[in-house]
Amino acid sequence: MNEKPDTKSRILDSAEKLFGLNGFEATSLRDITAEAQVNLAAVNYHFQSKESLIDAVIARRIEPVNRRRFEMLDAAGPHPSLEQILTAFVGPLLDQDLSSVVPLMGRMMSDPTQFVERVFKKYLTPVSRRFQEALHEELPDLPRSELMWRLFFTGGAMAHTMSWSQVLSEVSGGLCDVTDRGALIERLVAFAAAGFRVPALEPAVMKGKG
Amino acid sequence: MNEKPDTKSRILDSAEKLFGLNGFEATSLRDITAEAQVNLAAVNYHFQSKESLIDAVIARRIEPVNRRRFEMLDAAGPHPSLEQILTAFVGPLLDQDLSSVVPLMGRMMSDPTQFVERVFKKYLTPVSRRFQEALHEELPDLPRSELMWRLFFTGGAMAHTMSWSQVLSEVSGGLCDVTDRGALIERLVAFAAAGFRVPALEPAVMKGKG
DNA sequence: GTCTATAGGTTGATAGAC
DNA sequence: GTCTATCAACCTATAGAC
Repeated sequence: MNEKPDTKSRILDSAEKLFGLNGFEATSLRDITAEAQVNLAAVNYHFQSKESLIDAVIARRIEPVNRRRFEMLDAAGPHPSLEQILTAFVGPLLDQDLSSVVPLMGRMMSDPTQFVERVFKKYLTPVSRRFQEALHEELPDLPRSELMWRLFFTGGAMAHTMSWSQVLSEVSGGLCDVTDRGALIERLVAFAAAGFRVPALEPAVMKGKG
Repeated sequence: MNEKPDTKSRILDSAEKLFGLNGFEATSLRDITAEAQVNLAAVNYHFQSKESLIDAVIARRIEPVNRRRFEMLDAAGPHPSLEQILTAFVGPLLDQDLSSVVPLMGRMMSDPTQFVERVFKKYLTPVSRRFQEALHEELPDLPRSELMWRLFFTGGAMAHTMSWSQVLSEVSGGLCDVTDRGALIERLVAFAAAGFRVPALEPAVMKGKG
């Protein structure tokens, strides 16, 4: 029963777990090789550097997520509802049973200065473009900047939930249960969809007393 | 005209800037003392350790923010509107002209495992409690867990915006302008308020096809 | 309070035997 | 492919002169 995967996979698994738990900078290669019960030099043999290892850890998880996003959006037909679009956007990321993937992705999305060049321009740009198009078709009256802001807010709520998933139950006094991922996705989609349906703000109107 | 503040303030200012720019772990004390044009040993004289310095940098900015949050909530009277409550929650954090404060706070909120013990239980618990009460009075039919989740989503959208503020204009192709903070706050409050007003999800009802 | 000098430890990466 | 041993660079923190 396949007790010992190969060294390369063991390194990826341990790195994913520790990066998600403690962050990328705070996790040393020695921490990783100790957890993986693998020799230190194996990291630089299979991957060239810590930076490349980080990229490999992220790529392994983000590629299937993006694939599922497009699949779900396609499966919703030519005129998907707002809820279907948003579910295709947040669902594949949040609906993962591998507990270490979610915090890892949260760490990644919360550190833009480190990843915007190496990761986001490669993996997130096509996703953002495609989902902006779908949203624009469903909400044609919403200005593009407003649409972009709201997609960003939605991504923020999602990223924050992923970053905090390990401690959320504790800090919420048990009110927030992260383990029921189906309910979580429905909650977030309902919240975001309502925000998207707000008519665009008109600056002149807002000047009245708050 | 007060060209050179004292060493202690210079360290705090430089630390705030570099922590926000590159993160806490990635910023060394040497980076900070070089930026501040101050001797390395001065850090351990004025603060005892890097960890204490981080706490001091955060405390200096979060305390006035929390004070303003309570002031704004009090100023809204005994029955504040949902928009007034949310503005009091997100406004004081986002409405800061010091450009380094916003990314710093974003970094802090995005690293729960590091700060949940040292920072959040001290500074965020009373805020969370007070705003939960206010929200519950305004939305008495919303279950507490649902309310907590939505407050969390709102905080996530806010934290994400702060973390990304330095690169958001670039990655959005110029669509998102972070400099107009008044408009940003209105946008986020409108988005979140709509999400809060969604009736509580009833699990049984959701089982129909999406 | 501010400096120099340095202790003491950890890091990422590599050379070379097997 | 996997190991041991090690390097050079960097880190935080401190002792002690001024």
